[in-house]
Amino acid sequence: MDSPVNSTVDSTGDSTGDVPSKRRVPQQTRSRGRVARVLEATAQLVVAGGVETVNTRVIATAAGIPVASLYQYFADKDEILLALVERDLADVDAEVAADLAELSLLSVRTIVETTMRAHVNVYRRRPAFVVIWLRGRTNAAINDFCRGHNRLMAGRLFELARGAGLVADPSTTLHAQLAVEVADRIFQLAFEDTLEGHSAIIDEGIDVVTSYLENHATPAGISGVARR
Amino acid sequence: MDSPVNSTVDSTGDSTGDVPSKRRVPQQTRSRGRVARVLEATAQLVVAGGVETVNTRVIATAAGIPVASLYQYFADKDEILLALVERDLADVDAEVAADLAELSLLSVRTIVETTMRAHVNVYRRRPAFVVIWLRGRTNAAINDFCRGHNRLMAGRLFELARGAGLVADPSTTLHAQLAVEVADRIFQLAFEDTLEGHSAIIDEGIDVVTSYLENHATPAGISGVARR
Amino acid sequence: MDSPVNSTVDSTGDSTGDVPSKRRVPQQTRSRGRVARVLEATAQLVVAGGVETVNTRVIATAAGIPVASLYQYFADKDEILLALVERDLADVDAEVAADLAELSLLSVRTIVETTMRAHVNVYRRRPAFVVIWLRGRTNAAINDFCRGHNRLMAGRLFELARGAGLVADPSTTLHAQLAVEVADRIFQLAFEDTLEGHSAIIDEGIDVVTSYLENHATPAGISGVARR
Amino acid sequence: MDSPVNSTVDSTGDSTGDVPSKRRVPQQTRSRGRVARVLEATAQLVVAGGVETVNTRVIATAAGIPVASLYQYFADKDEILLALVERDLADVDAEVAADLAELSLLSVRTIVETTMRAHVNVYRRRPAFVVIWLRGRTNAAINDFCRGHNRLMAGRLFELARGAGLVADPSTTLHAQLAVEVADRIFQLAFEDTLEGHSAIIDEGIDVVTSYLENHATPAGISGVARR
DNA sequence: AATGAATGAGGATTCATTCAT
DNA sequence: TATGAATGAATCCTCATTCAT
Repeated sequence: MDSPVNSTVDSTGDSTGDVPSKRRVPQQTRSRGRVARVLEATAQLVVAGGVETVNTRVIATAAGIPVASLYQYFADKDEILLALVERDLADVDAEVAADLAELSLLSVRTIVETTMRAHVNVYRRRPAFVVIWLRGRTNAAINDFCRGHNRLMAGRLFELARGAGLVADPSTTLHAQLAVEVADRIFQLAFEDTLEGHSAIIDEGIDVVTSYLENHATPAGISGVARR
Repeated sequence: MDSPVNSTVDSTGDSTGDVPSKRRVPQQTRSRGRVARVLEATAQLVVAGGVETVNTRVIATAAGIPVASLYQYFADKDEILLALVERDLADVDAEVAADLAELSLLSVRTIVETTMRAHVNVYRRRPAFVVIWLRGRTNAAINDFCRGHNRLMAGRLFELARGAGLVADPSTTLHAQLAVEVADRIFQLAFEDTLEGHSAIIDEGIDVVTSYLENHATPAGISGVARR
Repeated sequence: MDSPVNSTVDSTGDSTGDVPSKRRVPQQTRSRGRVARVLEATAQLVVAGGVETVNTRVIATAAGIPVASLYQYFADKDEILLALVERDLADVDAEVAADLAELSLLSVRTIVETTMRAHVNVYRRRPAFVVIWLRGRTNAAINDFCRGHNRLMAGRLFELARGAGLVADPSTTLHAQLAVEVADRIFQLAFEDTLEGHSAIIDEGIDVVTSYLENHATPAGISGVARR
Repeated sequence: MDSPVNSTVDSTGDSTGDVPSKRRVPQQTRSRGRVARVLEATAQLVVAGGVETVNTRVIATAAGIPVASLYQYFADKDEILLALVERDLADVDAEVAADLAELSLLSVRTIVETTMRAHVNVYRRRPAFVVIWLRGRTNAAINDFCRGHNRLMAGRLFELARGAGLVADPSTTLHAQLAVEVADRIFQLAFEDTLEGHSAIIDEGIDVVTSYLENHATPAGISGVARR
């Protein structure tokens, strides 16, 4: 994973899927399995009934642990969903990084397409994230986290493109920012009524983002440059 | 208001802001003022504290009526926010229609810019809508309604553009659909932390949408045609 | 109707089915139809959904009149059900009186059987009464009224039997009282899960009551005496 | 308690009065005292004001616990009254079983009298049950439970009598069923306006039931057989 | 570390009834 | 007489979170 796009949002987060977050997180050496079980149970519940149906009792029951024990691994209820989102976004990061690393021709279009398709791949693998972020309207923490992730993603991609000489001079990260947010909305539409994502919308969405960013690209950004 | 873009989403909605909606809402003939007062009070509360802070008690208190009376005008709590959204979207419709009606040069860009700026104008006038729709995470009914409104808006604008010969042949409403949703997300970003809306984001957003739609435009769509 | 058993419980009640009750009952000359309509609507609702599903709104809607108008004809909600019960018990009285009047052989058994079958006949015609009295557990007023009716019924039948020389000397109305209440419970059982009433239970119930009362009968009470 | 009549309706019910019932009632191991306190408080309230006066707030206050805690021990409000009824009926079962066990002469009359007097004894000890079941008009669950109890009681007594050779051949449990229901109504009358129960009515009621059942008895059923 | 037990805080809705017109 | 409009009063239940053990 030596791709230029690989730092995760939360440096404390690793991709084992067992790490919740923030304060008051005790020894988790022993309870790895339980945290993962909680996350998995939550994911299933979310997919089955939407974010509004999950509550501590339901989660604990599904995970097979007492409600009170949830608070051993998570500071509060919101953190559970947040941990799930963090886990899945780490997956997104990994997939994006890996797929971009394989690109031989760097151009605005190839980067956009690769990145967006990488997202779609993960979303199909992680339906809970789709339900939480793309459909559900949940808590502020998740909103902040995902927005922050969008910003990081935009920054990374911008650097990648600029480093490759694809970006016309007066461009700023605001453009990348907007592009990422727009893509996010495209995904929202594409996954609105199916966990598979409508291909037509995704394809068209790639055009939306590409055509916008090409306005800010160098000629090389449009025709592409060979990697390395 | 003789613009081709002027039908409201819900034909029962007028812009007096006095008409709630749907089932089992008996009287509204006599109590005009009270319904408006409830809506106004709710709007203020929403702006002051966000959607999650409004509840029946708070609304009733702010409106100066008993909680039970709310149920004379609205079937349930969700309908109150929905009525607010309907009222404000009717306002959006009116503004968009009026502004488009004044356009002398029709082009993809002028239509996009006029429409988006009309939205911004209303949003500045109706901060509650911004909080509910662009920020808040509310109920399914509102989501459905706003989504439906987006769809209607897309359809109307598409017809306007096509009627003026701006749209290249193979284009469909899907393109308009995406454009509207993208614009919606732009607004979300622009109003994320200010009720005024960041001008830079809005300006850039107009470019995003325009540059995408111009891909599907006729030459006239880009250069523009004189009205009528 | 010159039968010995014919006085109704409430002397103000006639059998047109249009007369509600008690205080604050204004001119009903004009609104005959509406009172009857309310009663009929209530009866249907009760049969359809049980006593607990009827409320003023539902009744008024079903009757096609405003809720407030109910209070023109009935002092309160309970009075509506009570009026229904009164109407149906008047029907019971009439049927019992008529059927007893046709009896040519008076004996404990013929009186019991005739009376109980008369009840069953009316119950089948008046399912609302079955639901209200035999199944539903409603308000105190209805309870009092029906109990009072039972008492009157017991008194009347006792007099009839004693007048015909069927009753052994030390018997009192307590015995008749018990007999009537027991019969009432039999009906409750018989109509518990069908508005037709289980014939087997009714037949057996006639035996229960008869065999008890024959303990207190004269020989003539058992063998019977010719009428008049 | 080796009488043939001793199984309780609900096998989970014991007579400590500490075991509520059914779904989602998590803990009761530790909080014995509180459940009993709730039941006791409810009983007092019921006796003092009738079933319709009890609500969660009143119960909780009387029991000295928060309303929310009620939902630790009972799934909903109805379950509280149901638990009370279950407790008291378990008491009835015990008393009936014990008293029947002491009978040296088994006959229709001794069984009926013993059983009915056992009921009366418990009812005097458990006035809340009288108010709930004999007077009150409560919820469907209680109705079902008590009806079911009547059926069980009838079945048990029928077996006892038949085992002792008291029952004439073509008799079925329907007869026992009716007898029990009739007795139930007698109790209703006897306790209608006093928590002591009118002796005259009870005595007469025993005659009602006995005289009916003796119609279906063997000669031994009438004269009696020595126990064992 | 784990959890049974407890609870504060909150929130939505129903409904019979009244009264001015 | 009729009724649209208004409301006082009441009630059940959920849920995240804490804490003693």
